[in-house]
Amino acid sequence: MYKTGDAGAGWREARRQSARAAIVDAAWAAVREEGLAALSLRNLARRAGITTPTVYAYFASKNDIYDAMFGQAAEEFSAHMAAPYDAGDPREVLTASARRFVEFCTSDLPRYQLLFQRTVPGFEPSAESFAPSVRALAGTRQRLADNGITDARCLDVWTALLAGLVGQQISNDPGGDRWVMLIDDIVSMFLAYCQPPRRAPRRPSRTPSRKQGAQP
Amino acid sequence: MYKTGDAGAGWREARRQSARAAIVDAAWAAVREEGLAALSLRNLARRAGITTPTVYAYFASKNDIYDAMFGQAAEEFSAHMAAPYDAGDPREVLTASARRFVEFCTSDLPRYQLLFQRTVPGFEPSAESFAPSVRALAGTRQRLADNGITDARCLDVWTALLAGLVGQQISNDPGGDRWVMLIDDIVSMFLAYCQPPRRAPRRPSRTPSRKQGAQP
DNA sequence: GTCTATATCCAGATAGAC
DNA sequence: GTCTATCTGGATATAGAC
Repeated sequence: MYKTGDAGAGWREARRQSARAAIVDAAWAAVREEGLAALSLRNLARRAGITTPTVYAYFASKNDIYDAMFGQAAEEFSAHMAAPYDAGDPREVLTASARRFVEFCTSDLPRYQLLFQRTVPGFEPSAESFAPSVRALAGTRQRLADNGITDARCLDVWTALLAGLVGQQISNDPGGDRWVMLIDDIVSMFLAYCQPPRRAPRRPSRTPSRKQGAQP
Repeated sequence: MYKTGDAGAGWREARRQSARAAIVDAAWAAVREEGLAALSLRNLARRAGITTPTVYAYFASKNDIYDAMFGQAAEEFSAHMAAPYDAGDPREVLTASARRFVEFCTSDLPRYQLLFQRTVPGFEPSAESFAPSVRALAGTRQRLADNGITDARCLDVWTALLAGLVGQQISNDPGGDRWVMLIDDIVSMFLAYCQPPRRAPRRPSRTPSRKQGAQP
């Protein structure tokens, strides 16, 4: 998006990025008070201590601001999910990742709406801003694989489970933990159904031609 | 909301309700083309063949129109879910209800958003408009009870499952069936985890007070 | 009840001086 | 880059004639 080849004037570019960041911060503050779709450039500019036209010196349009917000949120999401898990057991890691996901979504409603619901009228994130989300999904895939689950359908079931958990929590018990406290149960339910049967220790047992057995 | 005691002028009230219905129909047509939050009274009036001020002869405000839409959608939802199930097996009924729910949600996006997401800025449905949804939830509770499931936590798991299914289907594969086709698996997974162990057949075992027939 | 006309407000975006 | 001033357009809602 921004030129990096202009070696001599790097500091200028840095200042510009800093100003952009300040505007995006003001935008987040605005949507947290007024709602995601209610973002107005006037309000945003007032919060940032500048005037409306100045915003256009840094962003081409309102949707361009949404895109910057989306990119930042996606980066946060990726980092939040990819941070080291201290648990060693793959199942505990999976459970912890579910907790992290729910915590991430419920802790910042406009961020959740921007990232996961498509509630802003004419806005579509650019591929660039979307990239971190793709990385995060790859992490999910890996954590499932670590539990012996590689079937694409099981991945879809898993994402549906988490999406539903978050959606219900936010819609029907905002600020509470009515669905959050179901995480352990839901992981158990999911693994009981999707995880290939454990091999009995010390017994090779050679279950043949389980097509599902392609898992590492 | 509307008076029914005025016996002599019932036809007048009927005409009024008919005119209201026409406006609400035009509103649905509008939101299906422009999006739920983008509903404008100008557009709505033009579609209904009237002018903007005339709308205010039938509705007190824009949110009043949303409320009428919500009430109608909730009525449709309740009727859709409560219609007779030809399957006799409680499990098949439960599965069919899940299909109906997903079909209802995915077949009309603005209706889904209005009913289940709270995406319209200042709008909250009135208790009156909300009532049919409560009835529908009672039906869900009954169908789960018919499968031996009465635990409140299991009900929450069930609603989360369906909500997630619908959400993922709409967000990530609109118009497709990537998550829809997981319904059978999800019911199996859910029942395997939440349903109490089956009693052996041919043993009367006297399960008392089956109340399945309560649905109209 | 329905219209024309209008009030009031706010939106996103731009022109041009400095 | 930042401002003042303004353009253009659309929103909800109301006044008042008929």
